[in-house]
Amino acid sequence: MDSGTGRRVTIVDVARHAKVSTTAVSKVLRNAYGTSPSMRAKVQQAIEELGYRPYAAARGLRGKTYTIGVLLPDIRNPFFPDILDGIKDTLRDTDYQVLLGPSCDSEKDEATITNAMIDRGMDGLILIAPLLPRPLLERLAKTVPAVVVGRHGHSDHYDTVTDDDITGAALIVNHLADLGHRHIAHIEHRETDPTRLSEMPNAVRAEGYRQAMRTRGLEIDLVSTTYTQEGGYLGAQQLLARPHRPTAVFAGADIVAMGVLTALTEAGLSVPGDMSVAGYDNTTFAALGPISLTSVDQAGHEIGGNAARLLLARIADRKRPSTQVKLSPTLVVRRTTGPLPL
Amino acid sequence: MDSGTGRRVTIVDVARHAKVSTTAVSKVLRNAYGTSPSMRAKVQQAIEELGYRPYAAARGLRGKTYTIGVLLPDIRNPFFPDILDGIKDTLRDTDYQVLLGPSCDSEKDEATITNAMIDRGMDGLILIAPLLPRPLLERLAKTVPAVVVGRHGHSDHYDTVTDDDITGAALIVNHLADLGHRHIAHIEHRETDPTRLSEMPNAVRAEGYRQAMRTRGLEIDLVSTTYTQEGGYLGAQQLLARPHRPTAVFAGADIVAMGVLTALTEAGLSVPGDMSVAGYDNTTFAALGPISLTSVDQAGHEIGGNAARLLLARIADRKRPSTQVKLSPTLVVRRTTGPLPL
DNA sequence: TCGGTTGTGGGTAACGTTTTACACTGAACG
DNA sequence: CGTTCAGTGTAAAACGTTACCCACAACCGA
Repeated sequence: MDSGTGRRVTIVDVARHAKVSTTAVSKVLRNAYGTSPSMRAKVQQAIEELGYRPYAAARGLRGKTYTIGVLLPDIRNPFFPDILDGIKDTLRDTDYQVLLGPSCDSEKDEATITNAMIDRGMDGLILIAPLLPRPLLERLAKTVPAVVVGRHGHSDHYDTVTDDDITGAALIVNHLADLGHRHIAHIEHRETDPTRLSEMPNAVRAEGYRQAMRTRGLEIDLVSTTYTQEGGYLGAQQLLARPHRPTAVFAGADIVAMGVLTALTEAGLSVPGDMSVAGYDNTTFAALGPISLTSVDQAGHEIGGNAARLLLARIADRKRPSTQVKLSPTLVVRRTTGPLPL
Repeated sequence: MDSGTGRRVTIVDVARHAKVSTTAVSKVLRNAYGTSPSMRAKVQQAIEELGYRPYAAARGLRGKTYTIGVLLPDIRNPFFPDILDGIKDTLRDTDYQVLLGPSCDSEKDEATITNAMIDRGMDGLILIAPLLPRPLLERLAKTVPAVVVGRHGHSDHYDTVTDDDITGAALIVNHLADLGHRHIAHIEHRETDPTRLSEMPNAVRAEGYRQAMRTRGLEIDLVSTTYTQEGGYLGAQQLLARPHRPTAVFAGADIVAMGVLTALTEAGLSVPGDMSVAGYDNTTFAALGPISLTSVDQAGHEIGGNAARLLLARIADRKRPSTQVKLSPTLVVRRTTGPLPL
């Protein structure tokens, strides 16, 4: 508790104050082998009295900074805070601190920020639905322990945590089909990159939609835009312009569903009277009274918790075989979906 | 571009490769005085060829890490990303990198995270609507350059960026009064701490509400809950239970307004037919079609930009007199407010 | 008594960067 | 022909921490 400005109190100050060596202090800090209870007590007290906190930057120079970096693709997407909470809760009782990168909207941004994190000596990285091409992810993971969240596909160098998007899409399709809908459209996020096409959640959801529709013997109606509100708005307009309109729309993300709802409101259509709408992610605002959006819940908290746990394990042992965790989504029915209009 | 694992390439490697001293490399990196064009060229090329990036942790030990920490009180509040964008845009062309603390919901969390940031050698901190008591903020600002956003009140040690919450509240009150409303209730975030009572935006908004109501000769009707969706829900229930119901509700934040809308929907009341509702912050979802919430826009992007600018100035000169920037809010009228019902 | 072990503690060399101080050149100046 | 001076470069000492290695004492079993 230094009051005011002045130099930082260092391990040397503590050592002098406790009348031991800096080595001793360091050992106590890391509760390493070779410290007697009496010495520990002395050092603890000195630390207390001086209000000493180790300087992470200096520690970094020797290997560990006790910092974990989290990369969010889009801080505006209300699904990510759930993941973050899971990460935080798991890390709460460890010495690790979490720091977030500012949201990055491009591959280039992402590379810049991950590099910045590595340069700052972070002990491990959690990448949430990263855009980086596969080979770069692999290379990254060779440099620093990493866990990739939300992106399907196996790697030997990083662990992954995903939610079963195939099943999730099926949940929605079956729910709508059970309500009697035959013409169910899907608005997806356009994907061109070939590896991303098989790995990104959006692409997998679209594939799940296709499979479920085929299983049900229904005709596929796919619109490609983006996972944004605007994407939903434009997608809905496209659908409304069709000679043969769908009776239900499955938006690939809640934020997309919001755009759809906006477009329907403008067109004077009622939901679910004229058209059913479903989203994906069960974000906080899906539950809001005036919206009350049917959606798929991904258990973000658990996703984050698993990611943190895997990362800690990998930091402890970089050679351990890579693990894939796959969680199951659940359907949350609310008021935007209803029986087929007559 | 090292392919694969292997040691980091350091300034020593660059020096050896360019056949100069490490000092020379360092000078080029920081474009310091005392480098000939020919040497610069040699060094640049070596850096290029080896794919060298300075190790921020090591730099930290010598003073600067080129890292700026941002503390968000609540990552779920959709207003903060706007501020963040402003910060990012201002810092884009500098050598600084932004890192965010995970959202913190208590004073203790906040202290932990700011300490963690200081321990990691951050060059400056931007604190967004921090909860920390004034003396701790002052002490913090003596340790590290800091800018406080959203919190009113002057300090000699840190700069501040605020939006004029008094005026903002008046915008709403006047808008509603102009529509004919006489009984306008306000849902505020309960505040007990005395310094926070004068400094926190929520408290100032409540004060602005009081002033504007008095000016208009209207009676004050204040409900104290929290700035959360639940707070809005509970506040609305309280208001609905009154014998003499208000005809308009001014919620202190958009998220609160969402709770209000939920409660009204449940009670079978129409908006704005039966009751007008207004929020504050003009968050992204206020604009969403099905919600279309009247709100006050705070120009978050500009707020962030100013904060970053001030911080850079303070990092450059820690002794400079502290600056207070105050921005003006604007009213955004949407569909949740309307004329007094008959 | 001896060698070996175990429990404690410290000395010191890194880690990668910046910064201070200084050495060496020529050239310009009187 | 000394003296100053700007320009160009380097050596070496920090910065705060950890990890390796060694020293010392006490105890053990043979």
